[in-house]
Amino acid sequence: MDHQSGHLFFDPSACHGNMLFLGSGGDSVFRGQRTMLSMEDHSKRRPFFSSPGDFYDEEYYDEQSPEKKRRLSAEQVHLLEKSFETENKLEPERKTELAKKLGLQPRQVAVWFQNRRARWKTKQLERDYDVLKASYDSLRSNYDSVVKENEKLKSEMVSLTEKVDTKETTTEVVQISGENLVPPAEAASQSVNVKAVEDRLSTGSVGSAVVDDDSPQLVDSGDSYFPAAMVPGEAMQSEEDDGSDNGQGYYTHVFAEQHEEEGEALGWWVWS
DNA sequence: TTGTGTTTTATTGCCTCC
DNA sequence: GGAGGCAATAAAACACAA
Repeated sequence: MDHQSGHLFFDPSACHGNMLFLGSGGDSVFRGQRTMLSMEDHSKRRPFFSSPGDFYDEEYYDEQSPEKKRRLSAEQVHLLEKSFETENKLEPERKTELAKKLGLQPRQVAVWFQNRRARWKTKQLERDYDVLKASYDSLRSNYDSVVKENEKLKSEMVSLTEKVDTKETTTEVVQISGENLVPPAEAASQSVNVKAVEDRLSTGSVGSAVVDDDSPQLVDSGDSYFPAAMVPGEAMQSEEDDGSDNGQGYYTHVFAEQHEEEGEALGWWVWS
């Protein structure tokens, strides 16, 4: 038994089709192909599987017992893979042609394609999962940054408020003592500004905030607090100009791009 | 060598399409 | 109703650690 090569039958000239035994019962087993083998063919063809009573070439099989599954040779798999890359569905003509070329039964070629499609689908699911996970991780990381930034701003606000309160007390003391170092109007203005920012931060309201020109510039193209570099929806926003996407656009976009690339690479994939 | 996990080949049954 | 696709599954072949 040749386990390494394990591919005793790949010799198109010597084995035109090699499966007489395709199992029994079932509505999809033969699908008309069994009838393709005439009695005449049986006498010429090397069986791939051979049921106990069937003819098979002892020389060909050596000591290999019949009814054993055998793997396709590297060359056969290579050709099948190439064909699969071109087109993952198999039209009858191509199936027949491939089968001839490889010295296999058309049914074997069809089965190989079917299994290959299943494998591809599994891989694709894994890839999709990876893409989704990467997106999630990225969004999560952005979110964490924003939460941190928010905390930082809040604590800055607290210290600023404390400073202002101290200043107001000092001003009052100075006014009382007759030395007006800060004009009352300006002092009032500072107080209002700080309070406004405080309100804004604590309530999350963005519409009416009045922030000093010197304050950290936040991206506020409408209603977002995200600094430009960390706006998670930057990619999403661009494609939902009409705002009708309900946040699904990003993933659709990511997948569309990914599948487009893969579709191009493989030349046949149709994302449904 | 052997036990075990993974991959590949093949079957079965159901579904859809023409 | 037949042909072909797919999901689930069986089983042989293979890989590999102990």
